[in-house]
Amino acid sequence: MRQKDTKERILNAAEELFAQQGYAATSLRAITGLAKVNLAAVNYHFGSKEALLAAVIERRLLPLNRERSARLDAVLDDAARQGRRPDVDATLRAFIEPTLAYGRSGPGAKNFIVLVGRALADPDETARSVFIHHIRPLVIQLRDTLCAALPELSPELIFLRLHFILGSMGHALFMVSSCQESGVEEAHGKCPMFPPDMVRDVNPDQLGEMFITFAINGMRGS
Amino acid sequence: MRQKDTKERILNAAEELFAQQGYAATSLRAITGLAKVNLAAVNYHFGSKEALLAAVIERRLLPLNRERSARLDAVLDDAARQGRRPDVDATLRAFIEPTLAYGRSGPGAKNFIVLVGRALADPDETARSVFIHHIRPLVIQLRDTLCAALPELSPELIFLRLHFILGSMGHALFMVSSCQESGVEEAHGKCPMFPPDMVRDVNPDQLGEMFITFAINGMRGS
DNA sequence: ACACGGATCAAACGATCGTTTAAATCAATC
DNA sequence: GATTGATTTAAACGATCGTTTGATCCGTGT
Repeated sequence: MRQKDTKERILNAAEELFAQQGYAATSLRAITGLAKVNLAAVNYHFGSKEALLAAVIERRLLPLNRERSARLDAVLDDAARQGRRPDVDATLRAFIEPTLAYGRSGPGAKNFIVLVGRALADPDETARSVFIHHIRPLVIQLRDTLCAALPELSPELIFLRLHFILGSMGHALFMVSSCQESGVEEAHGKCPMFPPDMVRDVNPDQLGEMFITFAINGMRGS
Repeated sequence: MRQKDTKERILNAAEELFAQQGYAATSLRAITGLAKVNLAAVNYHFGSKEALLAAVIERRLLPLNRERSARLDAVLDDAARQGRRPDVDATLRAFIEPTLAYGRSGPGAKNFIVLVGRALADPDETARSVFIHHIRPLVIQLRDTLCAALPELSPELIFLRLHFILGSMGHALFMVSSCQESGVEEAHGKCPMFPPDMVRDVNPDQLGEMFITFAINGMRGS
């Protein structure tokens, strides 16, 4: 093989452009141009544009989901070993914290997290279904753990509130990555509902903590 | 004029398809085919595809925003007349309730609400900026009212929590319209994270109330 | 009856899309 | 060093995109 990293170069470029422009609006020519590979390399290595999207998602989502699933298992085990119910705080943190941390594990991972944040609302049927197919078992596991943590709430209410959290999490992930990594004026262009003087002052750690607090309060209810 | 409702037929068809497939993935030929008008009618009456999107958004968003703004004004006025601070519940309801109610004012309005729900996360720069341009003043007004209602919280925290709420609201609006109006199996196809037996049991009014409760709890914080 | 002008129409424009083809190129094998 | 198989390359495919054109239709005012 002439360049053994062709597949990875394509994956990285596709990840970045899919996150920035969405699946439908990103052309293979833009991807191969950024990756500095031949146009036909995408279909040679991945088969199709849709399969490339699946590869982009799977490369990072499978390890991330393994970590989140393991942390959810640990929450259940700790609770069982101590003869109590799992608590909401630990359960939601097991799901949210690895996601936020993953975005800081590298510049490519940051792009991926934006992609994840938008996936649930992506207008493109293909992009959404590929993502949901991989995230569904984890959401079921998260729902079951939350039901064990909050037996006084109906499973239907818990599931709805979980969806509200997922929606705000997608938006939060989008905000973090699109408003942090660029300069103030550029961030204000991407996210113009922020007052310009605020974009600079938020750091990802604070935002993550604030979101977890928000999610816990929304899930516990009143 | 041969058919004086050509513009409205185009607007309705565009509204439906933009909501279902997103802006980038919807072709003018699909729109004019659904509207049963000539392809060139779009550019003749609106000028461009982007101007058509703006017209679709403005047709319904301007009246909706006027109503939401008036209700926010009323919340502030009532509080001032009674010499107290506005309360969080009334403030958030002034923003959320007209939005949910608007989706039930007609079949076209329902499509529009899906469009609004996705607009904040739409990967297409054009669609997002057109929407944000119209919603921005209202979000500022909503933030200011919330700051008056919660002086013990910092404006930055309030604004972040407001964004979390907007994110979950977009997702909630998407769920309501895409999971309700169709049959169980079709809804499960569009929103496959729902257990099939749950899709049928949620009605829009309950979901609206549950979302408002979620938003209030998330905003008040602990 | 006639001309004017807004509205609709079929047809084509150039551009770009995802995909395919076939030749060229390289690394590894015998 | 020739051969084989995997990889890269330039070029083209048919399809679809948003937009434009110029002819045609038809209600309206004189």
